[in-house]
Amino acid sequence: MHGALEEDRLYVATDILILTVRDGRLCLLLSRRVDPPYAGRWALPGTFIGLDESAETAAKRLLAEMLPIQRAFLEQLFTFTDVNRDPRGRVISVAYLVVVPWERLKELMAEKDARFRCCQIAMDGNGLSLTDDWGGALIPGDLAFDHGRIIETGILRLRGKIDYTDIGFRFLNDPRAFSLGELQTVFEAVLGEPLDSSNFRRAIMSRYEKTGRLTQTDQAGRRGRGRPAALYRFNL
Amino acid sequence: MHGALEEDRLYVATDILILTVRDGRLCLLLSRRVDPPYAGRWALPGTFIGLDESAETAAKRLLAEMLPIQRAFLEQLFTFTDVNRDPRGRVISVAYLVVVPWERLKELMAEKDARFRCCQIAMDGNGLSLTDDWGGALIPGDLAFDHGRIIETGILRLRGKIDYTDIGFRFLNDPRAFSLGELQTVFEAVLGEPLDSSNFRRAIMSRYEKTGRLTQTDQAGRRGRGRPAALYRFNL
DNA sequence: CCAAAAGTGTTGGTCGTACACCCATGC
DNA sequence: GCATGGGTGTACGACCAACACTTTTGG
Repeated sequence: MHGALEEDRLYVATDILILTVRDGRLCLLLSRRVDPPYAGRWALPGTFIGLDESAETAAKRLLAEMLPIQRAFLEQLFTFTDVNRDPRGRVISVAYLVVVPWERLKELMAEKDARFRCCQIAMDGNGLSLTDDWGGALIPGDLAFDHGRIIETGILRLRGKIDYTDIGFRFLNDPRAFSLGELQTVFEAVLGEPLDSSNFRRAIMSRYEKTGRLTQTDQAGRRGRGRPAALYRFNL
Repeated sequence: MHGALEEDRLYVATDILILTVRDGRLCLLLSRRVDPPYAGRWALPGTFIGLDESAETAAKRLLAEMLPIQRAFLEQLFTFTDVNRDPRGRVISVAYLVVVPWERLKELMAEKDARFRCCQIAMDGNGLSLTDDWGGALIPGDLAFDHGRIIETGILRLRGKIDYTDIGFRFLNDPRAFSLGELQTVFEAVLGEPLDSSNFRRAIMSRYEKTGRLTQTDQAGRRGRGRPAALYRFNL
């Protein structure tokens, strides 16, 4: 489509930051680039925006091409416009933040194993760190373009919003039957720190129970060793 | 520069939302359009982004062309990309939020009176409302392009950030000598509701005094009738 | 001119809510 | 071992009350 970019033009692309929580770890979907620039390097999935689609439409189109998912959470993250962010020419990127349950993403990972990878991400005072499934560390500076910055921006946004929006529930494999322990695991993975389960339970309940969005089901889960957890249902 | 836009190209512009607090009211700088489309209608100041500048650079350039201000607060707000938002062709807009003290903005308003106007804005459950200096109501739907939506987005962002960033202090005419009453007026204008002065004082103090960013001066202000207020200094 | 009233700034207390931290109990 | 619930101390906002300092008002 854009084999060579013209010099006197400005192009607009979308990159999507697909996040999930797997085994209590915050993870991110990376795609290996096949063409230059940055051939062979890891990058966020991206696409150019067509003349007949909005940035959000383009992001949803790209997501749909990769995942058989409807109704995934998707919101605009930030627009990156540095003049030299793409060696091909002048390309700005409207980045989107996407949240997907791991059970859905797993299906994709099984198929297109070579091109995609789901990396653990962590961020503390020392900055970003990426770890693949076999414990190998990935240098954030090796990512294509300015995608390291995009990822940092996304994690900070996610952490800022998880306490006063329902974005945490979007990570749940089944919002119609989950335990508060699972939900707490999501919050801990996103925030990068352990939480007090007693306070967590009270906070979630006081925020959502009175509105009727969160209701307790009559079932109990038998997932682990200990006492079966009560299962809840959340209306997204 | 862009007398006619080509059909097969995508253009990128910047619109800036310049906010201030005047006489306890949140106000917004609007510019009257002279050329089509929307000739004669009110709009946010905007410009196209050049090939050699980032969106932020373009926004700062536009701001500098209008106001003799350095160091104004400026941050990216949102990127609006609807396909039909501009009748001339495909133009997306990276909107920026700017905060300017009224004393600075007043100087501009005195000069270029005809083209610019400083409107009071309010937003509640019924949506946005705009009022000019003589009490005339301005219909938000009469604004050019999708600028009504941009304004709403900006106010919501501002309200969300005022409690955990220093953005409120950017409205102060003189951050080196202000009373807590003045600061409270800013917060009330932004939030659109009155605050308890006792709690406000405690909250501001506990947040900033220990860090040393907010210090009490030895002066006292003599601005009004009542007891002179203690003056404070904030390090931006 | 002086005293009282009104207006604004400043400090303090109470009460309920929510969170941090710890502990007890059920399965 | 994990889920669930309770209890205590602390921090903060809503609401209220009192006091400090100045201008305005009314004799």
